[in-house]
Amino acid sequence: MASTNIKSGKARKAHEPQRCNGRLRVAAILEAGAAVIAEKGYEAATMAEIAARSDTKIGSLYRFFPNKELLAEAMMARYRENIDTAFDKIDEKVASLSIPALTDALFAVLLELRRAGAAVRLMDAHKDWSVKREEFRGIALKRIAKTLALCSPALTASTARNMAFVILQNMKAMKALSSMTDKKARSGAIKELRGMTQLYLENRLEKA
Amino acid sequence: MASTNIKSGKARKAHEPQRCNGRLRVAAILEAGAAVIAEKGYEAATMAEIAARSDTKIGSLYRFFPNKELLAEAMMARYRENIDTAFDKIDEKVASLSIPALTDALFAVLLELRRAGAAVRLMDAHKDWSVKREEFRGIALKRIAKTLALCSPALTASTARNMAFVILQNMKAMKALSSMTDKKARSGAIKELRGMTQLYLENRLEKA
Amino acid sequence: MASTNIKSGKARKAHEPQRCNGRLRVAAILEAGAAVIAEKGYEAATMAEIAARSDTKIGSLYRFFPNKELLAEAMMARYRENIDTAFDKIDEKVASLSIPALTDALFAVLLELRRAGAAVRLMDAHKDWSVKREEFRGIALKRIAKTLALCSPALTASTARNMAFVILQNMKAMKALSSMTDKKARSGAIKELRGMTQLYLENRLEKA
Amino acid sequence: MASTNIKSGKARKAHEPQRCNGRLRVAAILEAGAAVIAEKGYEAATMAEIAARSDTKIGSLYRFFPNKELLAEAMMARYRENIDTAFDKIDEKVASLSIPALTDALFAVLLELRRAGAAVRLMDAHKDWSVKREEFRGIALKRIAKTLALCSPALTASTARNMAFVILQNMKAMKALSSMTDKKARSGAIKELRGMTQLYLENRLEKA
DNA sequence: TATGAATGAGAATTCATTCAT
DNA sequence: TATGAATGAATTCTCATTCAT
Repeated sequence: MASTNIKSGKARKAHEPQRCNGRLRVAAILEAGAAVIAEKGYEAATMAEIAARSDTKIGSLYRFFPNKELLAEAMMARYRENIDTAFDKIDEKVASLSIPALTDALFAVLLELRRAGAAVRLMDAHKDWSVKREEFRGIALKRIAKTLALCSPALTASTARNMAFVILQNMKAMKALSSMTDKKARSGAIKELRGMTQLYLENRLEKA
Repeated sequence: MASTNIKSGKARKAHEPQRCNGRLRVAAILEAGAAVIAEKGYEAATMAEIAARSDTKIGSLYRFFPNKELLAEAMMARYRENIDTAFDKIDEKVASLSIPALTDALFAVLLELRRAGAAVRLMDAHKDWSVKREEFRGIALKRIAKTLALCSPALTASTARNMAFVILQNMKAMKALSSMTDKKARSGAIKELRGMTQLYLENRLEKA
Repeated sequence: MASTNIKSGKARKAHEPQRCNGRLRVAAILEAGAAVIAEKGYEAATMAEIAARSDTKIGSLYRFFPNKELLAEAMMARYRENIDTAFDKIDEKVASLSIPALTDALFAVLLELRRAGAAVRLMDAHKDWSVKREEFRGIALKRIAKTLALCSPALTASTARNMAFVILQNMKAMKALSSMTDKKARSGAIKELRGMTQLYLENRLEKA
Repeated sequence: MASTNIKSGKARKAHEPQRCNGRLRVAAILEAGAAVIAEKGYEAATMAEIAARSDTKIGSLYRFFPNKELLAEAMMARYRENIDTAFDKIDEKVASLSIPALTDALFAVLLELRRAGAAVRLMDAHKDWSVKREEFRGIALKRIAKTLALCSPALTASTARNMAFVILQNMKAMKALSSMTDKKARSGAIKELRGMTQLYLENRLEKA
């Protein structure tokens, strides 16, 4: 499987639909793509299944997303926007947020993001991937770091960034945990994860 | 799947080599397989590349591991053993271990395990996979829970198990972090992760 | 042997072509497949050769017939239909048929059936095969038995069925004989076979 | 699958064992080979399975039979001998045999021949095969024709040969029928087949 | 523009056969 | 001589992507 089949010079871009119908279609494809990738991972997800689940014909799918990678990129781009708005909201009221509330807010970012499962899978993959995907991780880290800095202005930029790594891990873990099937184990584990994160934030932010 | 080439239900098993040379070969294949899977993930890893990297001819590879899944299983089985011995060692001296030492010991399990990157990737995949792989996660969780229980006997079985989820996540995160390329970011992030874990363990174990 | 390629239980079906061209393609594939299987048998026939002979690219072949077994099934299904219509025709006029005419009519069923050679080879293979193939033999037997019963209503159901076995053997033998290369030997042998069959039918049907 | 992998000039022959042990081994291999081929056909039968079933190591198997085709040839040669002795016995007493007795005697040739199932499968295969296999059919036909001629000396050589085709078909049919699983259907069908053959022989031989 | 048939490189897997030990 | 590991061409099957209609 040629992981990166991006043909030579053709710097293709995901087609942007002019008509309203097109937007819906794109949304459906993105949704379906996210679902399939979340379930099976990028490699095992097939364009055919994504087309089928979004009730789109394969030809149309390729009209909007000239290749699989570009579809993944578009997904990431959309997540990025969502992440941005989510953090914007947090940042607005961050001053007034208690640590537990901050923790919940952070977890909510991924939790409430439809299909963030795909984002998590995509984030943890290769290095030799398209810049766009790698970018996503970077954006997420920056936004987390920024929020932390807002909480506690004394934080060094590098410390905030380092903490962001940890927080991002926890957010991803929370997402993963939240899709566990065993209900009891899930809620117990979630409580622990939340507890740990609060503990950590309290400890690191109060100093500031 | 062939989807389908589904010949008769030959429940094949990974072939155990008779001759010394065979053992070396198997080890080389496992090593290469782990490397390739750690890099690209299970789906994107090809048997051909694993063969090439282990300097094995494709036919020989299949002699030892009749299919890709069985190769993954064998890898997991080996990890499982390593995990077991690692935890056995920790458990021996767990009483005398300070929390920071315990934290380091836990992280060391995956960190010192060659190619644990593959294990982590394999662990986070589908549910409809071979039991063996799923088993691995279960084993890891049990061993962590057991160690935690040894540290603080008052811990409920279920609490220990819930904590184990969190600790396993941190162990995986540590493994992931340790393969980051940016040195500064890496060491800083690692410090934070370790810090958080210690904090968490101190808080949850001292009560006991 | 894809022991294994046993992907998720995708119960694939032979794809039915929407466009006219597709129908032609399918027909060509079936034709080529029948020819190759008739020549070499199921196992020795390769999908690549079938593709080449039907001037189809391998990918297209698999589009219509997701695997070799399904191709065989489709062939059998088509034979089955042909068999059915052929027997329907015989049954219509069976009352007015002399034994020699009946004999010829029966032989004609396989003889006039294009590529029945493949059917014969497919029929005589394993038991652990797809139901569809096994079915075919059953259908043929039933139809023969039915025709015999029509000829001589006094025949027990079980006797008719037993006779059907014998007649089917003779039909297959006739098909085999008809593809012999040595002309003289062929026509002589065919005469004997026809003679034997007539003799048999006269003997068994006149009693009734 | 290279159907005829017989490498270039090397006109290899099946190795004839010097020691007694070797003879037993060869017999075991032939037996196992016949069983496997009878079950699955020539193509699907694997040398590995034949080795395993005859409790022979693959290396040893190849010592005795340098390739698969030669193994098949050896099997056919052995059948040929058996056929010869069987017919010699029949021919001795043929003058005194009633038609029913002759019929039974003919059927007995294949029926009593261990693993004749393999012979039948081998006989019905390609034309482009090794001469040896094709030969077998010829031998069988000749012997049957000879026996028929003995029964009724007035028979033309060519008539006898033509009849032989039919008789051979019936013998093969009998062999096939005798391995049916459904007991009732089997015995009924066998009775019909025997009946037909007797009828045929009576009709064709009494004239003479 | 929408559709789905066509393409073919590439992946998994098998097995006859060889040969070093 | 006996063994079983090694070999690699051949085979089945998949799927991203293109393009004629």
